[in-house]
Amino acid sequence: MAGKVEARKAALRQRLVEAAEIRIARDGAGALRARDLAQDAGCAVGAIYNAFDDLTAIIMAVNGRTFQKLGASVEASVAGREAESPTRRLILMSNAYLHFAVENTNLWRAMFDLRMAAGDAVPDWYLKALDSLFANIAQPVGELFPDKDAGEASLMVRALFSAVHGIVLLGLEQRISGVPPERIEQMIAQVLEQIGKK
Amino acid sequence: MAGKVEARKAALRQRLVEAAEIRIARDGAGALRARDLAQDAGCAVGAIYNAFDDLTAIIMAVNGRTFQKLGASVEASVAGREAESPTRRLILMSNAYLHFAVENTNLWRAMFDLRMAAGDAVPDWYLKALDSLFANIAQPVGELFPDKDAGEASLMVRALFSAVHGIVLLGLEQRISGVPPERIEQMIAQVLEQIGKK
DNA sequence: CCGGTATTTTGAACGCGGTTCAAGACAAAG
DNA sequence: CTTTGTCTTGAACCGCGTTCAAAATACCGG
Repeated sequence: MAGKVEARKAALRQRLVEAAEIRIARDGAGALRARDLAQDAGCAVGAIYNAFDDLTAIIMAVNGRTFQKLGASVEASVAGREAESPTRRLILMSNAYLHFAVENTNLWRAMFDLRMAAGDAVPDWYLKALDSLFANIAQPVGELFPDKDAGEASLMVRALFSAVHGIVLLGLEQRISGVPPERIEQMIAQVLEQIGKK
Repeated sequence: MAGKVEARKAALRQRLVEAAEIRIARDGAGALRARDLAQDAGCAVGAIYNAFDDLTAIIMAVNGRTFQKLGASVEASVAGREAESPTRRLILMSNAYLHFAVENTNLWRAMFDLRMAAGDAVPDWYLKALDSLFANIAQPVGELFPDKDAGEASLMVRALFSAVHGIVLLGLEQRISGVPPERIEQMIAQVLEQIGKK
């Protein structure tokens, strides 16, 4: 029975990631405990370290799934809406981003909370997922600013993403903005519509 | 010798905050250790808890000072420049914000990293400092959008602050934006100039 | 099917770090 | 000087990520 070990290991990895996802979604990444995780996945604490390097690696795995879902959400928000104005599409994507963050706050936060330990290599899936997210934004931006060269356009794409991210981030943190969540959409629209004007 | 106790306690508080500030600036808030702090301040670990509720309270105290300095930096960047265009003043303030974040990255991060524990009361100085920061932004925004009512203007102020914060935040995190720091100014200018257009 | 070797699983133990607390030191008042 | 209340001390407590030696299990040649 060759490969039985790999199968068990893969199954354990999956159970760990699923359990971690549930716990992070419920209590936040900061509340994730190795012993809880082991119990959820039906293994000993030590076994975790056979499947993953450390807890951070599990959080990274969860973040990968979260990023996938986020990307799909954003992409779906403009699918088949090429007829809408570029500004409108940017707003649609931003609202999708906002709603994803609202409905999956803890998972969404985990993606950004994780300080990359000692600047080691950014995982491959991360860059891929980011690129495809940026590609979605690049389309309307290209239509809005046809005169910009590739470098400027790429900078604008990143700037807009970061700006919307900032509005969502501080918006969800009541203490800073003091803005009720239902107004966040309005903030995004105000900014993006203004940017869309010639 | 009445009041000697209070004096000692106050002195200890000050030494603790100063030591914490140095350590946070050098290594980040996450690397702050009670035992190191006690050694720096020349007291026993236990004494920390006589002066402050917990380490978080010390970080909050440091954050207060950081916020003051940040506010002063931003305010100074437009002092006596009322003649400049509103857009230009927004850019000046944003660049001051960016440079403060670049030069005091760890202290600046500490202000936002600290998840407010269990949604307890936001400290008073926090709201005050935030209001005065927003007041600075409100001025050029008012000039740019004289037609907006107070509510809309206030929302725009918060939106612009959040947007710039987002650009700086992700910009300083190489892994996400993949943008070299010297381009961050350019991103801010692109966005704000676009917003300033009629 | 069996014995031997390699790998995995186990959970007790380690080390670190925030926080507490009983005991000693010290200040203020009588 | 004694008493009383407060401050200070640092060893001890506890939670938590991670390790590791022992036990269990898988794999393989005979």
